[in-house]
Parts: sequence; structure tokens; C-alpha cells
Amino acid sequence: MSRPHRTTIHDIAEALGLNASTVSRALNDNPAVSKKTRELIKEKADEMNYRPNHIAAALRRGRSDILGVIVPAIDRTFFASVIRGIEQEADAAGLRVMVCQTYDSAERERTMVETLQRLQVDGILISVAKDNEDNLDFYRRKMAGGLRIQFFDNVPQELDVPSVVINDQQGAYAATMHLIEGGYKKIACMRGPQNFHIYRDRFRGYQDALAEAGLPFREEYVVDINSHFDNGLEGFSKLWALADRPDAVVSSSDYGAAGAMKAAQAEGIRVPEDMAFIGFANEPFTELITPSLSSVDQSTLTMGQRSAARMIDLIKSNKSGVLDTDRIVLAPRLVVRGSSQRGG
Amino acid sequence: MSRPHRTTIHDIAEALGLNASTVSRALNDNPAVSKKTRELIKEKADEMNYRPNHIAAALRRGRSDILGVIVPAIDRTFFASVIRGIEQEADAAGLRVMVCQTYDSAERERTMVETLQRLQVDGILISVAKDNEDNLDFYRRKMAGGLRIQFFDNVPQELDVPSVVINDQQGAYAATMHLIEGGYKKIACMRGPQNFHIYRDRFRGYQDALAEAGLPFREEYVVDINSHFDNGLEGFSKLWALADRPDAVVSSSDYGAAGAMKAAQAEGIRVPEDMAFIGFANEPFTELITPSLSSVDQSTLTMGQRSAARMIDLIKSNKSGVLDTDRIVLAPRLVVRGSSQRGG
DNA sequence: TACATTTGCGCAATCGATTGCCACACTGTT
DNA sequence: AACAGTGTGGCAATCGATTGCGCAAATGTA
Repeated sequence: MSRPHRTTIHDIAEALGLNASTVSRALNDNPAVSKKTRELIKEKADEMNYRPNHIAAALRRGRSDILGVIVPAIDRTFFASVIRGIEQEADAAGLRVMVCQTYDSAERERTMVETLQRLQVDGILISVAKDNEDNLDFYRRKMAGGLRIQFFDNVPQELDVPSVVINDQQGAYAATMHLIEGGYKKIACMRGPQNFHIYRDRFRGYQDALAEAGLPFREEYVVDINSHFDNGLEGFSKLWALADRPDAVVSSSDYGAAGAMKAAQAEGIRVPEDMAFIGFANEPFTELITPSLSSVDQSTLTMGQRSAARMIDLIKSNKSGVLDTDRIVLAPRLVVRGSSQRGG
Repeated sequence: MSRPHRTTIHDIAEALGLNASTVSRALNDNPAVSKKTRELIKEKADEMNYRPNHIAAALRRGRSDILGVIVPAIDRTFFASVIRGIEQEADAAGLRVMVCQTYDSAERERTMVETLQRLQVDGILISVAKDNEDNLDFYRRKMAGGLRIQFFDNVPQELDVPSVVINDQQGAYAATMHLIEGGYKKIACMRGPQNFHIYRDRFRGYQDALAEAGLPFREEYVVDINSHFDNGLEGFSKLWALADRPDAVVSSSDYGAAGAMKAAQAEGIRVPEDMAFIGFANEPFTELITPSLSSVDQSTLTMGQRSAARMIDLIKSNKSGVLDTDRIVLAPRLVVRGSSQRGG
């Protein structure tokens, strides 16, 4: 028992004694069809419960009206929010969005790109996976082959590609400076993996702020972590083991900051009186924990909108992969909450 | 400057002095092609950097090998996890997954179904939107029209459709019973909108547990909330205003429970010594807050896997929309944490 | 009335891959 | 040497919508 027959433009044409081409034009509001027949056709189409076959149209037109989006994981607020921004722009332009997850695997990332390409997506928006060590050549080839790719967030630094990123240095700088202005003097840094430029930039922002304020940079105040709660716990214990303990922590991730803060509280430390904490990403949970966690907001919605808008422009202008390699840099926004505000 | 020419099977055929049909068969490992030519073709295809046009194949075969997934929002851990389960099954079956968000709008939900249908997806997996008051007829028509739809999580009760849900009653029952066993006697309930069966069921589980333990059901201990942090705050203040205050709260949502707990702590209440809290959904943040929040895990991965597996079976057997309307009911799992464990 | 112009619609090719059917060639058997 | 049988591969139709081109009817003009 196969699927029931779906009505096509040919069915409509036959029912009306017309030609399929006329039906197609009518449904697309082509002025070459008189208003009379156009309405007649639309009525009949409605009556026959017609649903256009997007696949067929895509094949003929060479455009699928689909935007591919590839992210490490959709359940991270950051990406979900970027995707929302992308969808807003896509909706407005009449495009659909297809979302794929790499779960931070470089191999799966390549698979996803291939898959989307087979599906004839009009373009791909991507935030590359964390362990994306050597997909560089892959992307070079793809773009040289005419595939339209727009990068955002985590972008391969070695590639001169169109991208939308935030100013990580500036975000970490602002966070650190905020602590300094709050009177904290021994500020530690929990930094992310330094093979990612975003984490390198954040680390640099931290250093820059210290330097500008005339505070010494202390090697032992730097702890390497990943973006997980447990890493924060461990990171804190390292800092706590020091002879000269810090009085504040800037973290490259909210999860890390939350973990560290929880570990600190377990030691009886008062936050923010004895010690301040500040994270990065402005995850929703930052408002839920006690005290609420200060963080750096990454204007994610804008990131999605700008990325999509650029891609859509390119598609509409019908250029191939050669979009200008401009890098759009968005400004982050410091969100001050209880964890860093003495007497607040 | 339009897109560069993409190599097709015709190009390969021409380059080899063969026919496109042979190339097609070879690439699909059709035994009607000798091993020799098959390998020759595959080599050439590789050399010419051939990428099959999925669109064209889909049109011809009448199958797109795409599964449509519709959820209210992908950034809720619950859905992200279900989607992951779906992807696992789909990957194994060689299908792609296209995820759409309704942002809890019934209208957008219909649009998404239509869109996916135009895209000729092989089937749709959906958790219906919250304000899905009257899409019932819509779904009846779609399914009658041969569209394969598999529901999960939030399912229209009025429809006799294939679905995968969890036993909400059982989850809430276990949560409440856990509190009772912990010695709490005045247990309040923050329940979700009662027009959703999932929240009705949870409320029923709460009542059942009370009844079984011989505890009185008290109308004033019931507060209506939505699944937001702020609703938890407000909900708590209502309970706090009572003459005879409760000593525990079961919530139909983690966010509500977290909000209530924070409000309680602000009043100087010790958790769980003075008052216990337990949520529903087992969101990741439940481990981050202090004390960590007990919750009910919904075996989301399994839900996704089972839903997808059923749909895939149906697709492979090439039946139309008439999948058996069995309802698969999964068992939830109580996760006990600090917020409900005295002396723990 | 005759001719030029516009309007409205049909014909047929096309997008790229798939597939039923047929034809040729080769092997092996008698 | 003739024929059956099997193995390979080509031909052409097909999926459903789109679109360049051209024809015929309707309209306008002299």
C-alpha cells in the first residue's frame, strides 16, 4: 500500500482543460496569466488540496530555498539563540532552515557539510566544532568548489572567510575591569583551551585589563578548564591550594564560573564579599543560582541575524561562493549580577 | 556569475563512454554492473569530485530520506535530548533530520507541517505547541491525506494517534511519595496549565500519593504556574502567605521549583531542613543551584529513539499514514538531590 | 476592412537521478 | 556449429515544476 496520489499541477491543468505551464505560472502570480484564469486555477488548486512539490521546483530552479546551519549542539543556549536569529531573517526572506549538530566532532562536521550540499542547500552557516583541527583544507576545497559558507562564532583563524564573531577580548577585558573597579586585586582567570582563538582572545582581554590597571600578572592565577561545571570545581581547588589565594575569578565559561563558585561556597567563602565570580556567555541559569552570576552577553540574536542576512544577500544576488571575506565583529555586553557586586 | 557546473552522472558517463544509467547503478552498488566497471566508475566519480544531487534522486524515488521534527523550542534540554535520540536512530537508518521550532505558536506549527510536507519529508515527528488549541482537525486531515505523523511528549489527547509519552502520573507520584517518606507532611503542589494532559497527569500523581499515604488534600496548597523561574517566585509567595505554611513543594517544572526555592531562601528558610523542593524534567541546571534540585528524569533519549524507530519502520515498510495508533508509555526516573534530602 | 500590436496560453525541453525493459555479447553445452 | 542461458549495459520514460519560445486570439489603430 503505497502513498496516495498527491495532486500535481498536471491534475489541476487537466481538471480545467488547461496546460500545466499555465497552472504553474498562475500559482506563481505570473502576470502572463490573466487574472480570471489565475483565480480560477487558485480556486481549483485549493479545492483539490494541492501542495506544491518543493523538491521538484528546487531541482528545476537549481535553488532549494534552504539554508543549512551547522552547530556543535543545539541545546546550548548560545547556539539556540543564534539559530533563532537566523530563522528570523530566513523567514522574512522565504527561506527554510535546516539545523544539524556535530556534537563537536570534526568528522561528523564534514559529513554534515556533505549532506547539506547533496540536499542542494543555498548556503551553509557554521560554527565549527571544537576539535576541528584539520578541516581547513576541506573548507578551502568546498568554498573553491562554489559552496557558499558563512562562518560565525568559532571560526578557523587560518581561513580568510566571511564571518561574524564577537569581540572576545573586549568582553573579558570589561569583565576583568569591572572586578578591578570593584576593588578586587587578586584576580584569577579560568581560561578555555588555548587552541581556540575565542579563548585566547578572552585570556588576552584579562591580561590587558590587568596591565592597564597596573596589576601584576601572576602565572599561578591562571587555570585551564573546559566549559563544564566539574572543571570549575577542580579549577577552584587548584586556586584554593595556593598560598596567596585570589579574591576574584573571571571564567571563560558560565559553567566553569558556576562550578568554582559552588566549590567556594562549600568552603564557607562568602560571595561576593570574600570573593567575586564572573562568567562568560550569559546562560539563563546564571540568574537561577545564588548569588546570581555576573556574565558577558554575546549578542547572539544579532550574530544569527547578521550571518543570515549576509548569506541571503549573496544568494539573492546569485553570486557563487565568492562573498567578501569581511569579518563582522560584534560588541559583547557586560551583565553585572550578585556574584561580583559587593554590597549590591 | 552563477554557480559553477556541478558534475552529474552524465558527465561521468560521457567521460567514460558509458551511459548515465550504468553510472547510477554502479554508484548504488547494483549487481547488474560488473565489478570492473563499477570500480572504474567510482574512481572516476571520485576524480571528478562528484556529489550526488539528493534533490533529483528524491524526486524520482518519491522519498526524500528526510525526517521532519517539530518541537516548541530546541534550547530546552528536554527537546534537545529527544532530538539527539531521534538523530541516533535516523543516522543508523541513513536518514537525515530536519528540525523546526514553533516557539509554541499553533499557527507556526501548521506552517511548519506544511513546509515539511512540501519538502516531501518521509515522516514527521512532533511535540505539539502549548497553545495548540484547535489544530486537531488540521492533523486529522493531514493524516487522512497520507502524511505520516508520529507524536511524542505533548500529544493531543483527543486524537487517536501513534505516540510516545512518559508516565507523568507515575513521575509525580514518585516525587511526592519520596517527600512523604522523607517525613514531610504538608506538601504543596505547583502545577502546570491544566489544559495540558501532561500537567493534569502530574497533578493526579501528586493527589494519588497523598491519598495513598493518608494525607489530606488541601486546595490552598495548589498553585498554578507556568514553567518559568518567575512563576516559581510568585507561586512561593502565595504559599508563604498562608496561615498554615507547607513544608515541601513538588513542582511540575524545574524552573518553577528553582524559582520557589530561591524565594524561600530569600526568606531565610533552610532547604531541605525547613522545606523541601522537587522539580520535574531534570534540567542540567538542577545540579548547579544550591542546594542541587531533586527532579524527575523523563528518559528523553529513549523517547526520541522509540519515536524515530517506529517512524522508520513504517517508512521502510512503505505503508502510508496508517501506522498503528499504539501509545508507548515510558517510565520516568526519580533523581534525588540535596533539595529534598534531609541530612543528606 | 485590413493590418499591427498586445495579451494569454500551449508546447516541449529541462533539472539529475532512477528503473523497467530490451539488446547485445559472451560462455558453455550438445 | 548452433543454441540456450547468463551477464552487462543502453534506451527512454519518469518524478513534478519551471521557462523560453512561439502561436493564436483579442484588441487597437488607421
